[in-house]
Amino acid sequence: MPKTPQAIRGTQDIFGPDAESFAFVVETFERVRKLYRFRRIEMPVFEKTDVFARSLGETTDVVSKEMYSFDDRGGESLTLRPEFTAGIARAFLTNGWQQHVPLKVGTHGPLFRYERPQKGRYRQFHQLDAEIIGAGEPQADVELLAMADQLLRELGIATGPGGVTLHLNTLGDGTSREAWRSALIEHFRAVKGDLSDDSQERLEKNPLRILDSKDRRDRPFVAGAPKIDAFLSEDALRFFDDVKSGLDAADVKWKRADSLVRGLDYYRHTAFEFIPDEGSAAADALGSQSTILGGGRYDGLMESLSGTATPAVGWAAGIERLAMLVGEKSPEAGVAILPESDELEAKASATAALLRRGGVNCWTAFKQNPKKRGIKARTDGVNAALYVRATDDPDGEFKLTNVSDTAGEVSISERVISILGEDRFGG
RNA sequence: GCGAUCGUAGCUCAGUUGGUUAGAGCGCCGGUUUGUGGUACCGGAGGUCGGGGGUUCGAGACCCCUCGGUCGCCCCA
Repeated sequence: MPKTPQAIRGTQDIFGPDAESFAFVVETFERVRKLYRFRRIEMPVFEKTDVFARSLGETTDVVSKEMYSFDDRGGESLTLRPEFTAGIARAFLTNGWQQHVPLKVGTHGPLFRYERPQKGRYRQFHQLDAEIIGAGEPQADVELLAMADQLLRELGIATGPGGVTLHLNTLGDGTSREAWRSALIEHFRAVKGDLSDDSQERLEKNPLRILDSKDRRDRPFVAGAPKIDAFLSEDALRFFDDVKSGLDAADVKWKRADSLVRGLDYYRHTAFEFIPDEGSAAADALGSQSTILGGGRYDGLMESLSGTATPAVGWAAGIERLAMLVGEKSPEAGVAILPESDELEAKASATAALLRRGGVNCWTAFKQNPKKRGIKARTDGVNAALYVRATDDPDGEFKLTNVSDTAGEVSISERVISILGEDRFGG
């Protein structure tokens, strides 16, 4: 007999507490998204390869080695989306969403990157995504970050010192960024031989990346590297100041991280990541994949897709990584419906249906005696049991038991009794 | 792509310096208990020890290859 096929490497079958945490993250995001009036969009999971190749930059790791690309039956190269932003930009252009500018949108779903899986990193992973398109004002950055900060708080993830901190940087406008980049190349080329192997390679491909190298050998040279601040134009400087003061006014805690860069080519001005503080519980839970939410301003992206220049800013957050931080979610308070004999099965079903229409969370089983059902119901985390008896039972038709005295459970018991009628309950 | 580490029942794991018929808990199935504030009792099914090759009188254990998991590097959410 042939073997059961295996799941694809780096994919996950999420179930149990992990699935509950995942759902909690998504539900919380949806709530906060509406609070900030970001409109929901649904996006295709795949696009023409060009969409990503042109917008992310041919030399980035994502494009050069991590894309899931394939030819369709017509011979066209398609790619499973490795991120949301490029596809959203494409949709913005092809659908003429300029008419809705400034457009605030949010979405979530699976992304695909061909990478070696490890803790907090998968080949199919899931992100939350929020974008503000067509707003070049620093206030847009501030609102977007305030939303991110509130999301984390509502997930129960502490922001600020000892928890998860917003690391903030500016990459300047296009000219500032290029001048800085050249200066960095010059600086590191002079000491190339002393850099780590990885950084020697980065020097050609992505010199900005040397700045956040973890290798000891690079540290002295990183410390002495030119800072972006020295290359910022007056406009870029003012923009960054406005973002910073806006965050302070909104009471969003942040930390300057002048070596924070982004992996993709399209970023300008603001760049940010929420990262757990070293030694925090969150840092332990995440392993070495520590960024839980990251993004920035991408004023150059639309042009790379042959659209008119349109300023935009956005972020994405890893749902799996957030789920690792929210802890176990206990199931909602519920009541087990237990028929006291086989003949009462239909009555028990009817009772459960009645209660559920009244909004009561009911646990049911499909076989086994009441004793075993009761045991199973408790291991499944219900708080109460409703025993269903014959209509003419001298002890009453229903008996409710095992309700503890927390407010939620008491209210369940009250609802059950009021729906079924107090006079039908016996001892 | 590179490195480390681990693969024994559906799940979590034990299995001595290589030595008869590979074990436990949970889960599952059947039964007992006539029932309920803390998960009872009895019984049962279930394993090509990831796969292939090798060493040996003998391999779950040692060696090689391979597939997969986990963690790290690179990179990223």
